[in-house]
Amino acid sequence: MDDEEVMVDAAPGAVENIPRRGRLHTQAAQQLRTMILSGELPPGTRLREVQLCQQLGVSRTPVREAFRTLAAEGMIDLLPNRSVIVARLRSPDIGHLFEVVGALEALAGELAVKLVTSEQIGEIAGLHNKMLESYEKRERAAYLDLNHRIHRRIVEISANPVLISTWQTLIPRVERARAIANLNPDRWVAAVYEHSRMLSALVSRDGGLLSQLTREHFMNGLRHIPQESGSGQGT
Amino acid sequence: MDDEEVMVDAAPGAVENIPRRGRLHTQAAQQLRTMILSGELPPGTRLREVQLCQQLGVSRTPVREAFRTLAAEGMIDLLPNRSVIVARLRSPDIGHLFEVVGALEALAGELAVKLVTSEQIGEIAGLHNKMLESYEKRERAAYLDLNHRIHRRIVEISANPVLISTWQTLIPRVERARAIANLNPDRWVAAVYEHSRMLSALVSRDGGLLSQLTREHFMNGLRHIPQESGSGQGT
DNA sequence: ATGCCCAATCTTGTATGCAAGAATGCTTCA
DNA sequence: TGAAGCATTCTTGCATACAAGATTGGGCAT
Repeated sequence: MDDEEVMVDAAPGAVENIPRRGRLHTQAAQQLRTMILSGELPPGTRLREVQLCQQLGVSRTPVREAFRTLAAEGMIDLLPNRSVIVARLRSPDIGHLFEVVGALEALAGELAVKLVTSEQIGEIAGLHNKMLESYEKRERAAYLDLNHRIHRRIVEISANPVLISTWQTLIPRVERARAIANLNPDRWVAAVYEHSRMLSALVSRDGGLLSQLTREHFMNGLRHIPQESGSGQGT
Repeated sequence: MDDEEVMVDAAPGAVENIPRRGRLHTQAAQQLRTMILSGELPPGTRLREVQLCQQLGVSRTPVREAFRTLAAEGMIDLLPNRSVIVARLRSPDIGHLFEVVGALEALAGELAVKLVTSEQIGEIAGLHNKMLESYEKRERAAYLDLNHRIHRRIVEISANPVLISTWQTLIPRVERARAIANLNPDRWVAAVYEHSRMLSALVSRDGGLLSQLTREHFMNGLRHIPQESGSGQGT
């Protein structure tokens, strides 16, 4: 045969440094996830298999398997015999998402207070204080990162693997929504206050209160998500 | 820009009888799910691709894609370069599962009472009465089926697509646990009573009460799951 | 006899070829 | 001129061939 493209193991130019070329479909899924979260592939984008193959330097098989993984995460929509499209993030969906994640984190709070150690409370309090500092300096990115880490830590402490994996599946979309949403000053200060109350509930190990505050925290946050998200001719 | 309507995938369960029911991988996934739920493939079973291909009459490609779907549902475990195995149903995991699904259905109840129509209440009441009949006749399979349909109907009425899809992802494992669990007479009558109370709460549109009853319903059911279900003697 | 190493075989991972269904554009008729 | 039917082309779905990693059994050395 002629000198077609030799082999793919030599890096077509993307991130190919990994000596251990672990499953290509896992790698493809991760790259796609990153591209979607970064906004490189906006919602509604049609993903054609062959195009992505060339872009990622792999064949159609791993790409197709990555599609299944991403579809299970709700990142993309699989249409019967048609193209795959990046899931749209319509504002009603954000509300639905917040309701579900709020319920999950409320459960996490209930479970966590039964298991949390003093060290872990100290750790979360530390994150909380750093978050307050970020708020004082109005460092939005750092604030959001610490915010995320606090929420994640509580979910992890719940020690419920089903809860953790379900939460992890949904949370990229929440982060995506947060990245879009403008944090207006009124909401920001309210969120900080709510977090302080949640920390108090955790310290006093009041699961019912923490659960209720968590749920309210999400519902309050929801009211401040801008109603945009354009292009939605939604239902 | 293209403003094409986003049509959600036309349902895995819409048309089942016609021989050409679309995608082979969907069909393969459904068959595998049934085989696992029925106990034909007990937990820990190694699934070799080629063997399943011959058994299902398809090639390896749709089988591999079905594997991804089932893995996302937690029905099977994908090991790196080794065989796929049917997920073991450890009893702690069942507890974790019930906690999460209980929280989700509690949320569904809260949302449903705000939206449910009189016709839908009548429909659920009808299912409930048929379930009572099945209980009177001790028709276990019919009872479980109606039970499942009632729960599913409430989740659907919540009209939260994120909640619905998350619930659908988790529920096969719940059904599997229910299929394994022996429904002992004491638990059975208690479950029927709990369902009656839940129906009353729905009729009176008391979301808080329905939510609480739903959660308790799951926690009570959990206590009667046999504490062993590993690689046991099966039926 | 036992433990280690190597090779044969099995199984999974990937690529590609082929067929069926869908979208699109063109032609034709009213 | 507009709409409908048809054909071309594109894209997905499926099957199979090939390659790489893993497991296991046997042989050899200590």
